[in-house]
Amino acid sequence: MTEAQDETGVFKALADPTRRQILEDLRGGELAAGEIAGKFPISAPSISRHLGVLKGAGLVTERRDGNRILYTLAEDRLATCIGRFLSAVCPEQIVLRHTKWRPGAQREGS
Amino acid sequence: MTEAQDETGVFKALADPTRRQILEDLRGGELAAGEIAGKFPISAPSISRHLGVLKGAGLVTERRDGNRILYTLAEDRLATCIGRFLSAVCPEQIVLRHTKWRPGAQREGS
DNA sequence: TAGATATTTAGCACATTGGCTAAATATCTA
DNA sequence: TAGATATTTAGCCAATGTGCTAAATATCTA
Repeated sequence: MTEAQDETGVFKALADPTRRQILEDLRGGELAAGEIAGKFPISAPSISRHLGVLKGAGLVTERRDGNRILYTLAEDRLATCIGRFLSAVCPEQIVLRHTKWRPGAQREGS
Repeated sequence: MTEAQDETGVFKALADPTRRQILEDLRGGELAAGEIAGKFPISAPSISRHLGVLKGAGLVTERRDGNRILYTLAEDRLATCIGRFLSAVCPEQIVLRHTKWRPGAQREGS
């Protein structure tokens, strides 16, 4: 998949207000699908599909915990993708990233 | 219109790769509709509609110059909107804005 | 004014999106 | 194993998005 299509997946995911709100809700840490669904007036299957779109765009990751499936925000992915676009269009605007240091973390290649 | 809907208009506009490319093309300064259309393999009416979407989202402005209609990128609008969302979701990522000083420019209120 | 050029508007076709309900799948618990 | 709980998958439907061509509008030029 080309980088442009990749970016399109992210921006399409961000085009829906429910999905943007899910990302904001995940800011506080991982949440189960049901916990997320409980915050919205739409059905659980619809939320499940929104989560699938976010996962497909790489904006969240999931892990199973017994009964439940927990979703986590992929901050790096979001900031990298938006930052790349913003610097391509508005070089005057710079996304400054306060990345946390993690032991053993490698710097990304190009 | 609420702020959320306002933001939705911007992200919906950014969801299409042709529209994102138009914004990048406008980075160098204003362009006529026909000049923009000449860069893409799709018809002039289709480009015209894309320009209408971008204008509706506030991401470009237009002015008539004789025969032609010239479009200009609204950098502030783009950076402000994306920056607001990014800081709502990833507070660790900050959009730094090198705004140009303009005589008589007022700082925005809240 | 007539015609050429630039652009938008109107209307059609087709694919995608986003909601729903019902059913399937996975896991836990008695 | 049977049933309860959590979640996803499948399939339907109405609305939206995006391409096209034809026609309308605006401006320039002869």
